[in-house]
Amino acid sequence: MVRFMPDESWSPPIVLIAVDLVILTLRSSALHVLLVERGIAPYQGDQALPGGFLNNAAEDILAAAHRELREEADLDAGHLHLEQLGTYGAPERDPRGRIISVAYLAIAPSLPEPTAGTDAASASWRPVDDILSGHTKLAFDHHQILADGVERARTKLEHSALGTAFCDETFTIADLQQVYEAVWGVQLDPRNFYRKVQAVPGFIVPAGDERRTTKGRPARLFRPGPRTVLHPPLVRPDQQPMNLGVQ
Amino acid sequence: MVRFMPDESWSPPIVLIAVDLVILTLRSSALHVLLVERGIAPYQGDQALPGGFLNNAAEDILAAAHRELREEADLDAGHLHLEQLGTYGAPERDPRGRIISVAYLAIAPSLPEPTAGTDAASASWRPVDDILSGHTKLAFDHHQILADGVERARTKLEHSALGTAFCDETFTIADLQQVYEAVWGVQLDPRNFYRKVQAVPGFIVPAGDERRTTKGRPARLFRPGPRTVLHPPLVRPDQQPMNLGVQ
DNA sequence: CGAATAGTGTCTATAAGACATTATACT
DNA sequence: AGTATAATGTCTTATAGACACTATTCG
Repeated sequence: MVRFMPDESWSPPIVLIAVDLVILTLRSSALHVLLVERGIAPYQGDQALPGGFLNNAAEDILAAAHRELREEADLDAGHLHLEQLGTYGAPERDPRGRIISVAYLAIAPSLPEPTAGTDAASASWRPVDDILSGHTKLAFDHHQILADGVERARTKLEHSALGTAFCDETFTIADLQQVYEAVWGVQLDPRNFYRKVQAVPGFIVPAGDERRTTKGRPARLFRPGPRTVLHPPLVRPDQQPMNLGVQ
Repeated sequence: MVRFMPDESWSPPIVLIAVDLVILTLRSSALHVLLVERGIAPYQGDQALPGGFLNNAAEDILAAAHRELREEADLDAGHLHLEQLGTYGAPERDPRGRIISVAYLAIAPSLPEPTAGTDAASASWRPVDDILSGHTKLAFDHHQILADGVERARTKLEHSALGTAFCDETFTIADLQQVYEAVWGVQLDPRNFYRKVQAVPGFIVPAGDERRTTKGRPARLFRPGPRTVLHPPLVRPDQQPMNLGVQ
């Protein structure tokens, strides 16, 4: 039921809305992204981000993202961090016509291989480094979307409590450090990390005096605190001066 | 020419794509946004962000944003900073039907009142504070879009050279300081600001040894430097701890 | 000269990074 | 005891903010 028309002779362009998901997680200390193999043309057989079309004109976009999260990734959408990443709408990005995609960034704690027998049967976790370095080509403009998603995650680690979204419900400070090291791709000093993380009020709170069994001294467990914005931020060390223009 | 269909019985929802612009500038040391008065329903007579529909299925979204910038704001789109802010697509955001809007953030140097006799005749610069404090209601979800745009500008001032986009081609350090004070809504120490700005390599470069005439000592003029990412960042002072949860 | 604005210097509290030390578990 | 990991402490250097001072124009 669309009616409007500033100019009656003008007819609205037909555009389809899609949703694409950059689902990041940590597996064996490396950043991974969930990819699916495309079953139909175009780009049949290629790897692509999970996603799909808006179901109907009444479906909310964020709701569509959650739905795809369930359908394609078989992930419980309930307590997953999900945020809008950007909209990708270059006219030629999809050979089937004008398809504008709203991309979302999702962060998940460590998870097993996607279960077969669901829509996600063709899905698999892939190391982000392999994709971004060009070893695997992605369909459409998904390489760009993934790069933007990873960059967003990197900067959000500095200023928000996003890091805890990679962890389980309770976690040690060493667990959290692994998240930062994997996403940032750097090594951090455990002592200084410990101190800085604790210095941010409300970032993480002790989860009772419980502890975990390993080889050495047990570690205290924490859970995410009430603050989502970090003060002070955890600054990423030595962001290499990348794009200096002409000198 | 849209053909695809994983399921032939399914028909794509009809969705219209719009573009909305948050155009910020500095006028008499206060942050202003460009608003237009709506001439037709819905929200006829209300203030709204400039914007419009995608012209045709072949038009790039960013190109549409530039076109609206010209048509509705009568601004030379050439050398204006323009970046995607987000996509707003709640099903009920527009009573005419399902209209998904891609919002862009534009930063302009100080400009005179919009010229009459153009599409922008109904346009005017309004102080951002007046709008955000609720004194003026905006059409649709434009209040939210504006709030997001201002927040984006605030954080981008810290980490990017966006501040220079508010200034003319050459500017003094005091000019730049006014930008930061207006956008952040704080007072800054001129001496420390001077030192910190100069400490960021490639942020601003001297524009010859030219100077400007005022009452006191002439000020050196600068122009934007080659760097767009600031190292180190200009940290915003005392970001009030806003959302601390329960203690 | 005095007023006004631009630019520089200095001091101090705080934070960041390197690294030593102590604590608590397991075998 | 020996080893492994967790947690805390110390030192040095860099940075942020407060503020005094010098410099250059105009009337």
